[in-house]
Amino acid sequence: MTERVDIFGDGRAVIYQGDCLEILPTLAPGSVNAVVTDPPYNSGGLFRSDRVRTTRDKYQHTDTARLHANFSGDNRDQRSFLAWAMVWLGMSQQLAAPAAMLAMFSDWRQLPLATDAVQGGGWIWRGIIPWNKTESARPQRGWFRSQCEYIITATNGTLGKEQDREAAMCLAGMWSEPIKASEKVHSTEKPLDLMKWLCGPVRSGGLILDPFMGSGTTGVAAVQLGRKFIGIEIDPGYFKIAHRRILDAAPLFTQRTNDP
Amino acid sequence: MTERVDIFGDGRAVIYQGDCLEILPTLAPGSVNAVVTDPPYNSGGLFRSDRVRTTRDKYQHTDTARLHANFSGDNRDQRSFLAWAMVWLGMSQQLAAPAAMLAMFSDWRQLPLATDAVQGGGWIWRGIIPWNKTESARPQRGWFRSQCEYIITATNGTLGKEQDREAAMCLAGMWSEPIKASEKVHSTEKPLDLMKWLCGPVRSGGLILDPFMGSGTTGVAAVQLGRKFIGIEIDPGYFKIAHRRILDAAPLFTQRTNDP
DNA sequence: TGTAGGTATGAATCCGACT
DNA sequence: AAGTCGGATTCATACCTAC
Repeated sequence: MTERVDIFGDGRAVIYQGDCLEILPTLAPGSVNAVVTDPPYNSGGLFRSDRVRTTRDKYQHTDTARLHANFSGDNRDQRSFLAWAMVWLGMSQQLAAPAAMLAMFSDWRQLPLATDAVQGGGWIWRGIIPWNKTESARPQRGWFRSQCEYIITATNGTLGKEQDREAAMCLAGMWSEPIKASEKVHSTEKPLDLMKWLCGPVRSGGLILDPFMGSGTTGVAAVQLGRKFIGIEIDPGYFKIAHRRILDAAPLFTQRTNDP
Repeated sequence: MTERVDIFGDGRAVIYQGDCLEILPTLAPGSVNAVVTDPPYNSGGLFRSDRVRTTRDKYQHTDTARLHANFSGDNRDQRSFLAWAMVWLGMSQQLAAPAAMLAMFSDWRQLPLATDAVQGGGWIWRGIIPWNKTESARPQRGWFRSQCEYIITATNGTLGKEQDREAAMCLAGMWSEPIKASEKVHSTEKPLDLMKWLCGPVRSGGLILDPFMGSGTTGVAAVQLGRKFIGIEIDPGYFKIAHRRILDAAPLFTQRTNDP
């Protein structure tokens, strides 16, 4: 029941439509240099009743014109989020090469569970990077605005030698960029610049995996940087969008090689 | 075995020298409008052998001229940190008025434990504020710099009505300010501007509690903002320093009232 | 082309109404 | 009564429209 597409015909970017829990075990162990992904947070609200609403009802104004499609898998409670995340993180770690990197998004509320899941999945947790959305985040009266999302970083084993990663440069530990609503296709889409920066430590030609591809921004970043990419997306609609966006991301001369 | 000093003689700023676990139960329940504190993080490295070293060894280069005194309480393992933090957070919550605020510092490694302790202590966790130390943090070759500390925010019950807090304004959700090592007295001292900003939601005349006063920056902020302050510090040396700094923080005309 | 002014938006949260 | 539901609200910013 899963579809597989080799976007450029040369294995540079391969995407799967289906559940990552089914697809991850079929991939080659030890082949992945980085997992860069933005899973459903299963968050929102102080109470369970705030979580059972659909993503759109939770996060968008009732009168918003630009309504995004809902996405599945965003209604787990805390225990099952932990169990589920630990499973796909463990599967991903089996695919990871030594010293491979993990970068996983979370909001403030799920951060403790997410770091538990990362470590439970066999990764070595190495830090948190805040993404500062600046004043484009919603304000809250009489309290501090929740204006950051967080990227949990980890490695498969030790950080490794320099040849395992791109140029031993020093990267900043935080990213500031507002949300640009008009450029978004997916309601939780991340800025392309941010994803490219996150892929920084992956060596040229390395393979980047995203088990929750969404509209494919990670794939666009990987292709533009000359890294290989494997993406998985459960929703057929977003799968098609990701396919198109990654195809359009390649420089013209490489696309031409497959032109008739 | 505890010392108590009423700094201005009018109850505006009262400090205790001793263990907060002994002193907190002696204070008046329901009297505190905010707990603003920076407890010992007990973080350390990835392994226990890193944790048994003292704070000075971990965080300072051996040839650093400015050697801070080691502060106590930084050698607990994770489970005992959680138990210990839950106890003083619970005691503090007993002292808190309805809708009182909690702001507690943590580093990235202790964040999950700290949020568990906050909730275990009876507070309602409401967010995380990153403090971006900018490029003053040490860079790391081939990886993302760890340049943020975090402030966990919480309330005692609901956010409450506007009269419980200062001006129903919207506050930012992040703070950027480099560390100025030359101005520091304590090795983990926080910028005064940051502490004053954190005290923003406390209404004028409200009481701010800091069970881990250190060199007393929270007290300086409270006094300068016209809030009342109770501080606790276990180390006699820092207790003296805090006493002096808070005394000097008051505007001249108020100090004169106690001059001979 | 440039500027000014109006409007839509945000990986929320609050709170009243209802079951 | 605890649980559930869904509309109202926050404001800096980006975007759109008018002149």
